[in-house]
Amino acid sequence: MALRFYNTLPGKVEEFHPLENNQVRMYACGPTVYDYGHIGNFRTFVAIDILCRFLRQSGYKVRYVMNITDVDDKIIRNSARDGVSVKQYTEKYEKAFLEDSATLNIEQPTLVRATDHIPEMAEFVVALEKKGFAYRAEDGSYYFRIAKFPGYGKLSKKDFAGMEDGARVDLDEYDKDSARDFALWKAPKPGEAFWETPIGRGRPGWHIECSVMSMEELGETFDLHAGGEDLIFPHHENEIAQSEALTGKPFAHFWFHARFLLVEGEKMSKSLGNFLTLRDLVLKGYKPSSIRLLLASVPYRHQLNFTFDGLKQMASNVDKLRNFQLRLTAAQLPAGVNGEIQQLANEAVEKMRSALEDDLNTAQAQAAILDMVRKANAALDNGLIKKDDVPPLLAALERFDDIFAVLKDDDAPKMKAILDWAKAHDRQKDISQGLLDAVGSQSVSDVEIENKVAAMEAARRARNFQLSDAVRAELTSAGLIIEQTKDGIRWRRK
RNA sequence: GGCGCGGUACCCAAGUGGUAAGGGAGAGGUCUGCAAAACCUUUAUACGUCGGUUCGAUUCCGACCCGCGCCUCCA
Repeated sequence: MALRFYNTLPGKVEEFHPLENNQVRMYACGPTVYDYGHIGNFRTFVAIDILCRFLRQSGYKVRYVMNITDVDDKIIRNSARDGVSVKQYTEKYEKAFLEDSATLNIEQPTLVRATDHIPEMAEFVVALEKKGFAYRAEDGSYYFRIAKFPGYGKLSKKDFAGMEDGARVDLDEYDKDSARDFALWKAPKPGEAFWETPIGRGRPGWHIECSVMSMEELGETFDLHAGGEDLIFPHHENEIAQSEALTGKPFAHFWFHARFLLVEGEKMSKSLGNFLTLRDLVLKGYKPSSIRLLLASVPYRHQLNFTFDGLKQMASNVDKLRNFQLRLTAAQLPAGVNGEIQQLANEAVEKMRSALEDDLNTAQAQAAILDMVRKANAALDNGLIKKDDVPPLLAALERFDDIFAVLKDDDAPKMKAILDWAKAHDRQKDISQGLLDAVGSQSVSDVEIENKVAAMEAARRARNFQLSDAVRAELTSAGLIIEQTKDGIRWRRK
């Protein structure tokens, strides 16, 4: 079996094969850096991250490029409002985006920025104009002539032939040939930021950056183009039109789109007051690993209902996995091997693989590993696991984590960073007790903890339970979890 | 209006033409100085409603109800 996933272009699930045997070239539409990223943005980027990780796990070499849109109307407006340059304005949010992505263990792709490619965009417009696909309007803007590109609408399945122009013409755009024609290049209005280019002053239209940068990085035809579902139209439709008009070749072969999420059953929007950034969630005390697992655990084509209850559930799942890993590595086991356990691990790996190959069914993959963990825990309780059974079980866990990336327990330092950010940005009022608890143990060093734990254990062995419990209480209130097991004391940060 | 997606237990959420993964929560239990962790048992005669196809449908078809998305730069 090979990976199958939904390709928006033909509108069905297809087997994925790259153009060049083992090499995948993929491009994702990244964020417009005008504000802090919200949880919906990250649903998309986690979905694409999972796709990329699974392609690598399946043996492909992946060249993954993502753009940063660092110029658009909103950015120009907001930077002017704040009295800073476009660059100054976007740098802050780009940095935040990269930090947030790292917080969610999203692997960083090769990044390309729109403002670093302005000359190439101007050239692109010139080339389109030569071919008759672009025209200049009176104000110096350039538009793409949709009527000249017969395939227009093939991605979004829209039939523009029968549509009448006129109903929704923007007053600013009276000099377009057709209302549907989209801007390749925008002439500046008075006071607006602009770039000086051979086609005049102005700024790029929204879509052109992706055509220019993806082809520059990946070639005129590449394997995979990804983004949020809202980008299907008009963004990706327009990218296809521009790119294929210019090259006469197919642009991207596979189109991958992640669905929007809901927050507590409702569309996320500022007016509903359920607009959540990653930082908001961490300030409320939720862990990055819980957030990532929740974003990852509903298949990308399903509407994910993002809830606080779901976040708590995911925290349990993460703990279950981490506890199992700790238990397995710490366990003192008899030598030998139990064939059934080997088989259990192999089956889990196989189930995860086939689930992910089937349109990236992350829910099933997660179920497979949790099922294995439950059975292996039971076997551990019953003394049925031998020393040589440990590596395959750990390997299955790692195979899961190659994709889901939640096992490593580094939530506390990540949350600490966001706590510090909040303090520095006048958001003290949003800092929850939960966050303080989660971060609390960061102020205690491992050595200090080890010493306390040893003291507690000594007291316990001396059957001085009063002292032992007192030390436990102290550690607990410092944000630590202490567990006594038959293999010794185990502690971790909350 | 056009195109598309979904409605599964208390909650989240997979899935299949032959009678429902996984997780959470609840209840009971095992283990345990305490506390955890872990495990076991238990919680859908039933998969929005009504028809149809079929030996048999939650799974296919049709209608309807409800929710959601895109259709002017929101991931």
